[in-house]
Amino acid sequence: MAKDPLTIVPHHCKLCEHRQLSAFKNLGEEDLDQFSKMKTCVSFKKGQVIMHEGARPQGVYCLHSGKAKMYKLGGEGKEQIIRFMTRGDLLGYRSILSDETISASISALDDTHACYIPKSSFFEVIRKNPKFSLNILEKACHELGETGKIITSLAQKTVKERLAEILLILRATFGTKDDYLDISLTREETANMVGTATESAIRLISELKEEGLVETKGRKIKILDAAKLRQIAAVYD
Amino acid sequence: MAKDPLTIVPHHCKLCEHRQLSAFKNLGEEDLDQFSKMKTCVSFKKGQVIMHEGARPQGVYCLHSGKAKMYKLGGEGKEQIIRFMTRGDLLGYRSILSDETISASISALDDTHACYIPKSSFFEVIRKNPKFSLNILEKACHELGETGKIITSLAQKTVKERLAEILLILRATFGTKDDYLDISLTREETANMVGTATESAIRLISELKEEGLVETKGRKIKILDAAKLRQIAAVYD
DNA sequence: CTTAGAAAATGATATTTATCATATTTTTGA
DNA sequence: TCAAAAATATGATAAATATCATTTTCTAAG
Repeated sequence: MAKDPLTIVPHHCKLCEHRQLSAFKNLGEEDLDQFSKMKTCVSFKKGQVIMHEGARPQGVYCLHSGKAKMYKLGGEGKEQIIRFMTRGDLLGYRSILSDETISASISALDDTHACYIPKSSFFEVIRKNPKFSLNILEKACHELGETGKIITSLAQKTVKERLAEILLILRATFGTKDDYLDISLTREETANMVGTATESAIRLISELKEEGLVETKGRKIKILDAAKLRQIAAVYD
Repeated sequence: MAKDPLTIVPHHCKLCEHRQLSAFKNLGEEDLDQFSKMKTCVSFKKGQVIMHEGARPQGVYCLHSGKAKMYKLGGEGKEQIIRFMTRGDLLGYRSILSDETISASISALDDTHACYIPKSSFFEVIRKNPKFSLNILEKACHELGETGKIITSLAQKTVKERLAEILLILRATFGTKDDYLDISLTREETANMVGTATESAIRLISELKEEGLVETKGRKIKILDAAKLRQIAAVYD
């Protein structure tokens, strides 16, 4: 049974255990008060869409627990996963700050809890506190660097190289001590990250298994040889 | 012969004719004074590298005239062009704001003039004036939306669809009244945007010519049927 | 202008990847 | 717990794209 969100999401941002990971990291009491006063807690069931491509959000979500995927729908309705979001991540800030419609949907991969902060409070603090702007700028600019890498991979690497790369990215974010990936993805979702057909992703995961680089038990994936994966992915950084 | 940069790049940002296009658009006299005091004018010859992937820039450039390409080098040293920059564009802000090394090189496609603004002045105004932060946030967030589109195209569209899409993007930025693209790219560079082999790009441009959608004279490309290109690119927005 | 070097064009072929078909296994919800 | 549905796995084949080779055309330096 799911816990009452009020028991796991603190009423006040200053009590939030994920604050240091988030864009709220070095804010003063005053700003945190303002957010806390206006925020509401929201829950999403696994699979539920949190933000819809094309919509205009009236606020942002700060993810507290659970995982989410950000994806765009291509011509044939195929999902392209752009990235994953986890605790501390801010959802929807991009479209609010560029005054555009939402460019990529976000849906929950788990049962998820988040805080909703209305646009007005968000902008008020942005205008008032340069630190907050800088935090968001930092995150946006980092993301921009990551998307550049993804573009280059998609354009130049083979499917197998990209698969290896994606597994390493997942490991960096969701890897446990014993090198399991703590995220449950269907093969189709994996394919939708790599940018390939589901069957191709399946086939190549099988290959990696035969080569002893990964192990799978249903949807759980264990990384057995990250060094070799890195070599395949041709990641040198 | 190139004009003296000092005669074309004004000494003071408030006199710059491209200011409204740039992140400096709605700044007050005081901030513009500060930038103007610290900026220096720089010129780059066609082909010259303005920013090097992997470096740490000590400031940003504001492009005044000329065109530039931003690109990453893939495993085999192949360029992947991420985007083009033109007057008013700010170069290098990403790595400065995320405190990372430069993620993509930028080189001049033309003889180019720009203003160099040291990191310290840049940060000073960012900290002082939320409007400036917001302008940059707006640009970064817009870019982030664009990169999402590129990722989805690369992952899901055919080479021909992507080529058509790229031609339309070039048209939006560099199209003249009579639908020429005012940018001189080799077929290799075109291929490096589309994410394909040079020969494939050449072949598909030939196809588009046969189909009467474009016309080429050397490196000059004229768009004859944008509607049909849009149909091929399957762009519905 | 001229001309060497680079780029563009194009054919032939190889390789990679997608698609279609089908069997097997795993999930999920009643 | 169990059955239906969904997901995974894998083979066979088709389609897309890259690579290699060669000729033609363009471009830019002298």
